[in-house]
Amino acid sequence: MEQSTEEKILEAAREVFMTKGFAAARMQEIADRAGINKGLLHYYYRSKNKLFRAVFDEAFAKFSAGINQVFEADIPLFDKIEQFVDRYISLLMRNPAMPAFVISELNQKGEAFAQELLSRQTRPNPLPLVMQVQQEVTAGNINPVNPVGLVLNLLSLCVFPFLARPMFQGMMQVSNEMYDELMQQRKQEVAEFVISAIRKP
Amino acid sequence: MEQSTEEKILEAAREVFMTKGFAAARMQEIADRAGINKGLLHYYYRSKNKLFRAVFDEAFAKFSAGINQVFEADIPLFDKIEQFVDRYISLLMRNPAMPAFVISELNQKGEAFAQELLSRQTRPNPLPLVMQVQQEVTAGNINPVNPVGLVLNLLSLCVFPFLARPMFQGMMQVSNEMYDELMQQRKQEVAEFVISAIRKP
DNA sequence: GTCTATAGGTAGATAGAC
DNA sequence: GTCTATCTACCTATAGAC
Repeated sequence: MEQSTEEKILEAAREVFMTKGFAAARMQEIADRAGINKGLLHYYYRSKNKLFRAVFDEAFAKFSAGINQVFEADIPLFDKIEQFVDRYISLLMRNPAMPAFVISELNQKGEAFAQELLSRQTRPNPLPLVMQVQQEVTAGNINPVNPVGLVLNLLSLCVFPFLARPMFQGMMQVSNEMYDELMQQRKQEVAEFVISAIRKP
Repeated sequence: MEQSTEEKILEAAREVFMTKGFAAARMQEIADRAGINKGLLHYYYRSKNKLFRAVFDEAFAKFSAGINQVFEADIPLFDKIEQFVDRYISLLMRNPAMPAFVISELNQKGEAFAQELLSRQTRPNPLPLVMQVQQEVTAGNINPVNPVGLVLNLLSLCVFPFLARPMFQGMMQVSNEMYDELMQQRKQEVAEFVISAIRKP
């Protein structure tokens, strides 16, 4: 299969930027991985910054779309929680380096960068889920919880294990294969955990 | 109060390394913040790497000590969960940039770095808590849960909000003061959340 | 201990041949 | 479009005066 030069560059840039971060990434390494030279990088993407933005914006859009897809579905709350956990952890298992990448850069690039990203059309929007939780609480169907807090809990439980992977793997002496298996298990465990926390006795 | 040059350097280095990360940090900026010149930095800490390690190791030790202090306490499980959440979120509120710093560098520096850190005397050791959970499960005092998973959940719920702060604040349109207030509330909410998830009906 | 000046190396970006 | 060669800027680290 034929892969265009532009696509080869993007793929190489994804690997390097995601593992090293913007500041530590080297244009030379990206060129090497793509099997071309530095000059050509600048021919397609005029600067390191432009190339970075191409990679980052793509990752951020993927990240956002994955969230919203489930957040906006019109299904009962417990089903939505199950679906969200299952699909989001699956997405993260296919892109394990993405969360650390997005979080690191957002923390380092400062507020203006975050502000600009979140003023886009494709951005994470948890509001539908927050409102659904609010309704269930006032209807008395689930335990009284802070709806925003619950959404934050849900995200925490799904994403954090991928952020803390090196730390946690070292702490618990877990191999790579075992970690993947653990994440697979978590799909069910996390959903059960959250639901049993808010289900009325 | 008199602050030694060495301490001025460390304080400046903490700020710069924690907000920018190792690769983007500049020795010039650290010198400026400390009110000295670059040459003096190298007089006290021979290289950028050495200075970085001084800052990172300190943060990592603080991070670890905060965890272990509660993990090892000899008190009932529910009390331990409450204490852990309260004290750990308090620690993080005093050092909000620490988690992103530690996580980012651990992800970027590669496995060898993580391995070296976790072979130290002062390192996070959740095993006592894991075993305590295991005992409560087999004794039938709480719902059957994966003990390692539960500890991971606990850490996730405490730490993630500090990692995702820029993202979450933007998503939810939350001001700085409101975010602090939200974290304050979470101390209680998270403990309640976890306990009601594992408490027998 | 603290400073200034500079060496030495590297990275992003450009110029120009093919 | 793709390459080689080079420019320019910056950054870490060192040398040496005070």
